[in-house]
Order: sequence, then C-alpha cells, then structure tokens
Amino acid sequence: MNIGEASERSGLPSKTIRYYEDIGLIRPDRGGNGYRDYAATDIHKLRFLQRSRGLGFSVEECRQLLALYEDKDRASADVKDIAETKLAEVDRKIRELTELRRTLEHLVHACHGNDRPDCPILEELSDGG
Amino acid sequence: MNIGEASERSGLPSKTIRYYEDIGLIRPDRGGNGYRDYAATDIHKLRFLQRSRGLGFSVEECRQLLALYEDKDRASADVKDIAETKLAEVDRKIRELTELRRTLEHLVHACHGNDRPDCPILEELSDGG
DNA sequence: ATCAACCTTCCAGCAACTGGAAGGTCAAGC
DNA sequence: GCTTGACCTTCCAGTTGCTGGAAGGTTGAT
Repeated sequence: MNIGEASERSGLPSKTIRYYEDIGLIRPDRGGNGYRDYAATDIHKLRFLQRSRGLGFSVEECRQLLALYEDKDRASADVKDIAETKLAEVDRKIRELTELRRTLEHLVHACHGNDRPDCPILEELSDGG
Repeated sequence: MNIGEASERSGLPSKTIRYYEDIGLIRPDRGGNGYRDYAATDIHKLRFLQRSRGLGFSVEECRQLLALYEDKDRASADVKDIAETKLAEVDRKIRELTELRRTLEHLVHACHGNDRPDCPILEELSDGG
C-alpha cells in the first residue's frame, strides 16, 4: 500500500513516516514507479511507533522496543534486559499518569476554594513520584 | 533557593529550567546578585513540568495544565473544558501504557517461539487503541 | 588572594519533526 | 491521447524543545 494509506492506518503523517525511514526505523519496499510500498507488518510497526512516541519514549527507545520484535536470534540476555528495563519505565509512567489523573480530577471537582496557589494537591503532587 | 537546588529538587537540568523561564512557563525572583531565586511554588511547578513532559504532553499542553493551577479568576468554563480534555487524554495514555505493558510482558515471558515476526501480540497491539 | 563551585548571558547544535518547493505518476473524464 | 487533480518523489529550510560550551561574574572556604 502507498504512504497515504499507511498514514491513515497508522495515525502518523506521511512526513513523519518518511522521516522514520530516513533514520532507519522502517524499510518499506519500493514499486517500479519509485513509490514506497507498505506491508501489513510495516503498519504494525508504525502504529507501535505512533503510540510509544506519544507516551514519551524517545525515538532511540522506540528503536530498542522495535528491536524486541525483530530480534530473530531471539531472547538473548540483552533483549530480555531491555524489555525488563522498559517494563519498569512503563510501570513508572502508569503510576505518574494515575497521579496526574487524580490531580486533575481534584482540580475539576474539589479544589474550587480560594487557596488554589497553595492548594494541598500541589503539595501532594510534588511529594509523590 | 538557587537554580542548582531547584534542579536537584525538580529533577530537571538547570539548562531546561532556564529554558522554561525563557518561554514564560515560570518566573522566579532575582536576588541582588542577579541569581534566580526559586520559591517552593516554583519547585512544585517544575516537578509538575518534569512529569507531564515525560508523559508525552507538549510544552504548550503543559502550559495549559499549569494554567489550571494559576487561574486566579477560577473555574471558568474554559478552564474546566481544558481540564476535562486533558483528563480524557490522560485516560487514553493510561490505557495505551497498560496495553504496552501487557505486550512487553508477553514478549519477555510467553513469546519465545520461533514465529516472532508475525507474533499474535503484534496483531493485537496494532488492533487496539 | 585565590580556588572551586556556583551563577550569568549568549550562541551554536541536536532531536524529532514539519512545511514548502519543484517535479514525477496515475486514474478518471473528455 | 490529453488534461486535471490527487497522489507520490526528493530536497532543503524552519520549528520545537532542549543541550553543550564559551566567556565571564559571585560566593564561600582555605
């Protein structure tokens, strides 16, 4: 499929998809006309990139995450280490988001008093994590 | 307190803290010697920025989130709308991270077969969210 | 007084896109 | 078969969000 459809299916702009190719994250085939030709597995990778970037992982971290899928020599100690490190990071992010969620909810529903600048929620937020 | 301590307490490099001042996210006092002087509320804001940036919110989104704290005219419809939009985003991010977590766990523990490149987890991942 | 460890501004560079120009390809309609 | 418009291509410049380094001022301890 062409880059336009790949863009639609992955949620990434065509520009970004070409950029990800430039830096070696994906390698689509090329048709006789020079157009990029994306396979289903490319779309999987692009969706994966779209998400993990949106969740605050750097491109290099995403490259590591993608390598977990692509490692054909399979489950070396290295690969397992990376996966476990990333798992810990994901857990931390989930905890932080859960806190942020709580904070926002308080702000919307509970913290309409006149002491906002020194609101206890702020203290709580800065103590946590 | 000086920028060094602010950096330590917030988890942000001094460079980044100065940058956040440049773009108007924080406004610390200045001492007679020209040094920046950070108050406790500045540290709260910096920690907040450190987290929300790490969770994939853009600087402009962080500015909106900070505005929720700083809005002294309080709980206008606008402010509430922003908070609710952000809440929905946070929920989505939590869902996506939870999925990513599951995927990583499968990769570490369950997916050591020889069919990795077309692993069902990949399909699952690209279908979700 | 001098030394390290701070702090200041300014300017350059990097990461990760993003937009636009200039031009080739393709399918549809006349 | 030719045009029209929506695709696609590369290339280059600009933006965002930092990050590093130079050049120099301040502070506190020896």
